[in-house]
Amino acid sequence: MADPDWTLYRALLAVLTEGSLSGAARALGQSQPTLGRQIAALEADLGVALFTRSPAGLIPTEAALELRPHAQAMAAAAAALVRAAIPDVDGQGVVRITASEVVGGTVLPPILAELREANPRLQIELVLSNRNDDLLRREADIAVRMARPTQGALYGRKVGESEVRLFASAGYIQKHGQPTDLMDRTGHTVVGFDHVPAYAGGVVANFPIMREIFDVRSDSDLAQLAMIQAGVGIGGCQVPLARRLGLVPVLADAFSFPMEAWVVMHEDLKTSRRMRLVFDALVEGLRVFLSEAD
Amino acid sequence: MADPDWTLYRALLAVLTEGSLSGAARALGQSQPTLGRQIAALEADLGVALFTRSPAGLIPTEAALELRPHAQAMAAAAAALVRAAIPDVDGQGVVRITASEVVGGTVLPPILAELREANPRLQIELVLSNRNDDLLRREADIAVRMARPTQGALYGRKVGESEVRLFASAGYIQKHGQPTDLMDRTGHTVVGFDHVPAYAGGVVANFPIMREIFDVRSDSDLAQLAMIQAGVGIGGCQVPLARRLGLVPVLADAFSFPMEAWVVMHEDLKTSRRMRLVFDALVEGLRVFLSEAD
DNA sequence: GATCAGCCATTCAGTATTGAATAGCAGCCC
DNA sequence: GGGCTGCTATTCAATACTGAATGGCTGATC
Repeated sequence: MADPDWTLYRALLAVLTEGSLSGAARALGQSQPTLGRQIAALEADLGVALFTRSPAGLIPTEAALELRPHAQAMAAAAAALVRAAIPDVDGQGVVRITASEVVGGTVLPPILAELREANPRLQIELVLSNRNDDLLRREADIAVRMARPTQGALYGRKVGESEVRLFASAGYIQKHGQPTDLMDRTGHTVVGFDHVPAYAGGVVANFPIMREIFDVRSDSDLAQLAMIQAGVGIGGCQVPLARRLGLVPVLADAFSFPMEAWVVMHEDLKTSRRMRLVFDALVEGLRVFLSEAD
Repeated sequence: MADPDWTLYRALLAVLTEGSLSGAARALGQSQPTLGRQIAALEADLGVALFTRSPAGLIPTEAALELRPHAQAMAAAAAALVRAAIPDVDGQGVVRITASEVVGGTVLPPILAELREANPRLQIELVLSNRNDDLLRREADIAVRMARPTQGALYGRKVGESEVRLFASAGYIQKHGQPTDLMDRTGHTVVGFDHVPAYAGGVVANFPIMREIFDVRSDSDLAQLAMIQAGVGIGGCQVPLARRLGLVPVLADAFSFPMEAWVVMHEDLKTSRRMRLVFDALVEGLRVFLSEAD
């Protein structure tokens, strides 16, 4: 009924994540009775029961679980606000970057190393996630992603193109040999997605990319790559990365999936010096990395 | 330094939008001294000056303006949370829809009329905006848009395809006649974008869509349509809509720009009954509308 | 089965926050 | 220039909120 004080949302999120009033109180640096009262107040304001009390803690109702993502969105925005409030003097402050697990784990570290070397007072937070919506959820300031940004509020720069082709480890090829045909996979193992993401869907070289064609499936690109490296099977990998890792091309010309590499940030952040600094460093570093493929 | 209480963010946003402590206090149902203290506390916590006090009100510093979008994101999430907290019994509650100005102003009203007729206790909020990121900013629950959703957290359903072709009013054609060639526009006026959005960019039928080719420019699709209707010039319009409005096709087969129509919502909201209700009604209504073109 | 750890609800004193009232200031209109 | 309006800063009493302490409860552990 009455719109609740924002503090109450924070309390709700803390209780949901900690699982108890006491835990939430510890996390927020407050007392357990306070949290209890705040949750009660929120329930009264919204007119909905949020938790069923139990001696082991609070069990969230279905209603509370539905509210959770919204409270998390608030928390993400609050964190972004605090980051944005850091005075923007040269090469100082916090910048939060998101990238896929593979890119963040392989390509970015050397780029960030150089950046930190040049700007020791710059703090970097790296969020590895395969969700493409981190920026708009304000869970990061800058994103490295493999798709053109479609949202108007985002400012992006294309840093190059990168083909995904098929690769396997040298050991795997030694054991199983090169497959002769893309369609005939007998005797071979193909590593791929559990849930095929939208950007990867479709038909490539008469090869319908769908769940069923994969013999070993994971939605983590990191896990996929690790399995390819370990000789589990054949899988897709970006060419420059495969080259760096010493993987062996499979059916070299039969399969190619082009991707665009982008560095993206909020329009809001364009004016910030440190954001620009990191943005430009990422653009430059990725350009170099992608051009190594030639 | 210390991370501020969320109430302070709310105070910040209120002062930014109202322009004064007193105004913000009225808006929030609090007193002016309270708001003054909260802003002071926020400045102390963040270590940044947010406003310069003046007898006419508070003038935000550059820092405060940079924080504003984040605070707005929090407010949007809070509003979405409150909406989500409304008990989800059949055909009751609030649903917030976003669409472009033209679609929201022409296509949706009859659909929503029927929906309301069938569910009198359902409340509809319609946000007309040409920003494509409303959903992720949680400024709306359901979006009608002309592009495939690319973000993972969104659930979308394609309701059909709609071609954009060139049209003009009957009066305009009477005065200026039909142009004979797409490239030769002498004696004709072309209505289009000021800032060409990403989805409309590119080359269509050897026709590079860019700012310079337009003689009358607006970023509001509503204004564009109004100008076409008023006989200002030739412009792009979706075929079924143009048909409904009685516009005259121009260079009928020379120019065609295909668009997909989608209804999109958050994955989170899929389980909500009233969201489903509105979602399905929009899908059905738009399907009918788009099929009228055949 | 007794002990212990962890949790929530309640009480009560202390504190921190709030708001009404007031003073002071700048700009606008007659 | 006088009167008016709207704004901020400050004071002070009243209120609301907080947290330490306590009791009661359940479930795990030995």
